[in-house]
Order: sequence, then structure tokens, then C-alpha cells
Amino acid sequence: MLLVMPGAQRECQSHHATHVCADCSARSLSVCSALPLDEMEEFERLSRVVNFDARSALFTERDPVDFVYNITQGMARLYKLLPDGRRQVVGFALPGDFLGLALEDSFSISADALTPMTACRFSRKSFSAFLDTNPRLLRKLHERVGHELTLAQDQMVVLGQRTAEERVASFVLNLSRRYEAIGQGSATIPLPMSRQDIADYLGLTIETVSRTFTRLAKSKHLVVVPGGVRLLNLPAVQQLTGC
Amino acid sequence: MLLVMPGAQRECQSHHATHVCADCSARSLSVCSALPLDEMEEFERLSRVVNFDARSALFTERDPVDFVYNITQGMARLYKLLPDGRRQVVGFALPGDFLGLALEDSFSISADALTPMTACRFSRKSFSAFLDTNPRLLRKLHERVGHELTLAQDQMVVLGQRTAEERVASFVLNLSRRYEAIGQGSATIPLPMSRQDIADYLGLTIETVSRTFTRLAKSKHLVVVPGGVRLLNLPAVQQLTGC
DNA sequence: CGCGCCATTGACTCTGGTCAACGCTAGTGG
DNA sequence: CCACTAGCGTTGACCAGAGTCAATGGCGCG
Repeated sequence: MLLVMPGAQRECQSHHATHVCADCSARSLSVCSALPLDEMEEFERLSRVVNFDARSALFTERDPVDFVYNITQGMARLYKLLPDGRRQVVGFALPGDFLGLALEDSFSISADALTPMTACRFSRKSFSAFLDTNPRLLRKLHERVGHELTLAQDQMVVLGQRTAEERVASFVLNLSRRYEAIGQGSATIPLPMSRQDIADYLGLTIETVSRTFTRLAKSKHLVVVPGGVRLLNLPAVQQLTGC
Repeated sequence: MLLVMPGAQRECQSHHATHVCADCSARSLSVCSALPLDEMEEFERLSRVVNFDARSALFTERDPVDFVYNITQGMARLYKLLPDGRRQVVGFALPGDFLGLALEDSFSISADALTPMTACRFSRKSFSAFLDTNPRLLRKLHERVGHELTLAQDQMVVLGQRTAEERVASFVLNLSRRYEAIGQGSATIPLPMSRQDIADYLGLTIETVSRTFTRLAKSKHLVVVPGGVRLLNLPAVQQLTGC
């Protein structure tokens, strides 16, 4: 069980001068793409670029939602804790992902940075007010949550029906597809999260995850490299996911 | 594995005369509550009341979304199938629930009626067009999907972390709360779905579900009655869910 | 009445969990 | 520069919770 120290947060705001949506590498990946240039400028003024150190907390379950975030760089893990310390990682957030999508009053999950991260931060209030004047953005946001919901349902299939090997294979494949989608595709798939994070995401133990990677390596499906894996036989791995 | 016959669908439209939103028992439960009276009348004209026999299919994964549904009576099961026949039930839909929330092009899940059902059916096109002129409804819909997403994340915790007993206990409790929320609370919790449905929802087998109900009955947590269960010791069952 | 479906129960199996040891690597301090 | 340590990952031996297979029971329907 890996916990983040409260107070580990180091959040350093950069100057507004450096914040130009038009130059943002994540713009095409995010809900911002719904905005034409002129509206984007207004939108831009509502937000502020924030940086997070690796291992710092973005927010915690039940925190009031004062800010929402649009990730531009790095990776976050999203999770829920049980009172007895068990943890379910419900997802990993990449550039283009929006945290606080649901516009709820308090966060239903916790989030912290796995790597150094950059995000656009909006106060919920101003973001919400902006949405009232921009149905297109709301529509885009709605699409996003809808997509997140189908992803969550896919993960329910993984957790409810799949074997350890299928879970690990589908995890690696999905992550690989997501890297590709944000233009970071490569033969080697970086895994910035720990084995414990993967285990808690897949409903397995760290030992089972480790053994499964070893087995997949022995069967020449992939190689485990420092900080990630490299797929050797994509079709065979796809086969393994059973879907 | 319980499959629904294709063609089992019996969908009988009733007359528009009988369709009056103002009298709808599900109105306060559903997204419609976002609409003032005058807009509701326009909205009303877009929809049509449809009835479904028990065991009939509403739609199937990958079907194009021609219609969206607002459930007014009965219960549906929502599920995904794997190519090899394994099934994950991702939820049960009750009055007030909206099917097709995400406004996607094709359904990501299948749905069929567990009981005789009634729903308001909208063509996606006209519903979507109506949304464009009613940001308040869109906002409400967005809230809904957001809520569905948090429920899905809660279910990920159940599937990834909980023991068989905890899963069954949380299933019964959640269902009980939902009945209460729609004004159908009672000491006896109806379970219109089969043991197989419950098993596929909880990532267990039918035998484990059955044994767990028996165990919970032996330990005086509940009684299994025809068509449902009756909780004997609510606090103890809450305790069992570990949360 | 008898058939069929669903649920329950029992006996046994097996996948994945638990517990424990070990190794590797990075960071620290002498 | 190297010894020491701490944290993470891997591996092994064993265990247990849930799955599998099979038989039985109960209820509704023809």
C-alpha cells in the first residue's frame, strides 16, 4: 500500500506570460479544442499553469472541488481508498485528460502525480460560469465524461471477468494505445507507476503482477525493461486479452 | 450464461394521449426535472412512450444509437459480452435512469428488460437538437453521467478489492438505497434479476452468490424470500461492506 | 403429473493470495 | 570511492477463497 504524504505537495505557479493556449501541446487532445480562437483567449485568462512534483497530491477524495485541472504534461494516478487501507486505482490520467469533469461539489476520488506534471488549473466557479456561456464546451465535456464512463465499464469487465494474464495484457495494450493517441507512441511503453499501482489497478497483488510480467517475458510476448515494457508480439498480446 | 433471444423484443407503443409528462411518476427522478413546464411540453412532443416485455432487448452493444430512453417503470440490466461468452453486468437501470446518456454514436453496452418496462423514447437526433437549445437540460444530463461515472468507480472498488461476502452485501445495500431513492423503499428488497445476473455483476459465480446468501441468512443478516431478500440487521450488513 | 429451469449444496480443484527470502539499484554518508 | 541502507521488484513455498463439476431440490408451467 503506497500512500502519499500530506504536505508532499509542491505546487509552483508559473507566470501567465508563459501560458499561451495557442502553443499548448495538449490543446488538440483536450476539451479546449471545442473553442474557437477568440473564446479561447477568454478561457485562457481563467486558467493558470500549475506544476506538480512527482508524488505530490492534486486532491483527495471528499475534498471540496475548488479547482478543476486540464493535464498538459505528465501522469497522475486516480484512486479510492477503503477504511482498512485497501486501495483501488481507478485510472491513470495523461495529457489531455480533465480532472473534475463531473463538476461535482466534492471529489469522489483522490489524485496524485506519478511524474512531474503540468496542468491548467481553473477555479470551479469560473469554469462553471464559462460553461454556461459556452454550450459547445459543455457538450465536449459531456462527451468526455461519457467516454470515461465507457472506459470505466470496460475496466469493470477486466476486473470482473478476466484472468491475471488477461488483465496485465489489456493494461499494457490500453496504455500503449493511449500513448499513441497523444502522439507518444513508441515500441517501449513507459510504466511510470509502481507494480503496486498496477496491482491495485487490476485487482491483483504485486506478486501476481510481477509473476505475470515474468511469464509474459518467458513466453516472448514482451520484454521488461527499466521503467517500462517493450511489446514483442502485438497480435499475440491482443489475443491474450481475449477481446 | 443467460442470453436474450434476438427477436424476443415486443415493443408496443401506446397513444400520445396517455403521455403526459406532468403526470409522470418518474419526472422528479429524471433529467426532465430540469425543464420548466413550457419547455417540457415541447420536450414531451419529441418522445413516445414505449413498453417492453420482460426479457426483451432494448438495444445491443455496437448498435447505432437511434433512440435514447428515459425509464419510467421496471428494471433493465446493462451488460457487456466477451467473445467467449463471459458476461459482465455493468449495472441495473431503474425508473429515472437514462439510457444513452453519453450521446455516443453506437451503444457501448447491451440492455434488456428484466421486468415489464415502460420508458420515454426519443430519437437521438431530435433529443440532441433539443439539447442544443436547452443548456440546462444538457447540464443536468452532464451531472447524471458524472454521477454514473462515480458509481462505476465505486463498482471498480467492489470488483477489484472486495471479498465475495462484501460484494454481495454492498450489492444488496446499494439496491436497497436506490429503491428508497425512487420511493419504492421497503423492508423486502425485490431482486428481479437471476442469481446469474448478480454473479455476473459482482464478478463471482452463481454458486458463490448462492452460498454467500445462504451464509448471510445463517448469520441472521438477512432472510432470502421468493423474489428478493429482507434485511434483518442493517448496521451489521453495512459493517460487512467494509465501507 | 412431469418436465425444465433455476437455485442450492457438496466435494474437489486451482488460480491467485500470503508469507518470506533474496536481489538489485539508487541514494547517503563516512 | 565505497560501504551501507532502504525501497522496490522478483522468486519460491505454501495456503485459502472462489471456481468447477456434479447431484439434488423446489417451483412454475404445460
